[in-house]
Amino acid sequence: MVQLDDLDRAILRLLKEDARLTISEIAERLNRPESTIHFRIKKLQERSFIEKYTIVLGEQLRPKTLAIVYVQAETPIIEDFLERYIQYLMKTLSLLPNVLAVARSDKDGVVAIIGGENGEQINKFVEETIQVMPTLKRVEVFPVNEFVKGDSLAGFLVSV
Amino acid sequence: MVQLDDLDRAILRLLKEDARLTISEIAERLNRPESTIHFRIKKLQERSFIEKYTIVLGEQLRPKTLAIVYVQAETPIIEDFLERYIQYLMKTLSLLPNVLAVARSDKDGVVAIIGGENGEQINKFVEETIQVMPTLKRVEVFPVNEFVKGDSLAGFLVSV
DNA sequence: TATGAAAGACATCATGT
DNA sequence: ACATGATGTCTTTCATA
Repeated sequence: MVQLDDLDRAILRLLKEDARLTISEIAERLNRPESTIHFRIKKLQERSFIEKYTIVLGEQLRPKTLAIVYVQAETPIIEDFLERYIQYLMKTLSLLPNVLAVARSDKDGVVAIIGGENGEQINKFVEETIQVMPTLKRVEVFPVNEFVKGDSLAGFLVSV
Repeated sequence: MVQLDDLDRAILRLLKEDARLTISEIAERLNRPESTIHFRIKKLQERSFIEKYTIVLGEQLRPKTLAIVYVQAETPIIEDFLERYIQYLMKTLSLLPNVLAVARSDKDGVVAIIGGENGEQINKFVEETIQVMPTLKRVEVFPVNEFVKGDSLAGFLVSV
């Protein structure tokens, strides 16, 4: 169950930058034989250190604005109800194409990353889709403007 | 300035699922000649609809827990100070490897996605790294537990 | 822009050090 | 872990429609 050495890490870093690098190019940059690189990548895939190869979509295909939304439900008398309510809320959100990510936050909360044309559209979406739900204790919307790190997050999450 | 047709979209969807699909495989699945697929992909790249090819790292390499942190600064007398303070805060956070993403949130706020071994470690990080900063009006931490959509976000953002 | 065919580049695998 | 070579597959280019 041991981990990665420097060569593995170097390969992963290169592939992260550009997953279309050929084995020969990687071999050249890292001064190793192609067969070694080939072998390492095969192992990295087998051991699921590389989960998948994918593309990041360009700005034209991404929502222009993002927001992070936190929703907290009232804690009801019957605990089981809370569980089912949260599950329903998450499921509902996850089916919407402008909802890029949805996750649970503790027992009684949900966080989501929402995309839209602009801040107003997102606010409207939150008002019309989320605020209308019953028994919510708290709904917070944090606009996401310029990224300093992790830009391209939207290009990774958005669907076509 | 118009955009993608159905074929383009179909190609993008396939590549998003698995960017290592060969042109021949894509051609076969979509019942088009290889040269057409090749041509389309070339165009998609040239026009930056495909921004990059990358890998998603597996669970073993991802932080086990995530949290979303929102930080709001006090609005000072001198506006220019706020600007520089926010910039400094974002820059500082973005240099830390357990900070997966950082973005501005309106004039006076910052949102970040933080990774850690567990919730306590993240809380400790927030207390020791963020709460200690001066002139903060508000700091909120939202734990991120199970994803319903957009899982693999961490595997995309994390660095090796 | 779409296609078919041909040339060249590449990954893959087996074998041996 | 590394080298080499054989094989089949894939990409890329180009001529044509």
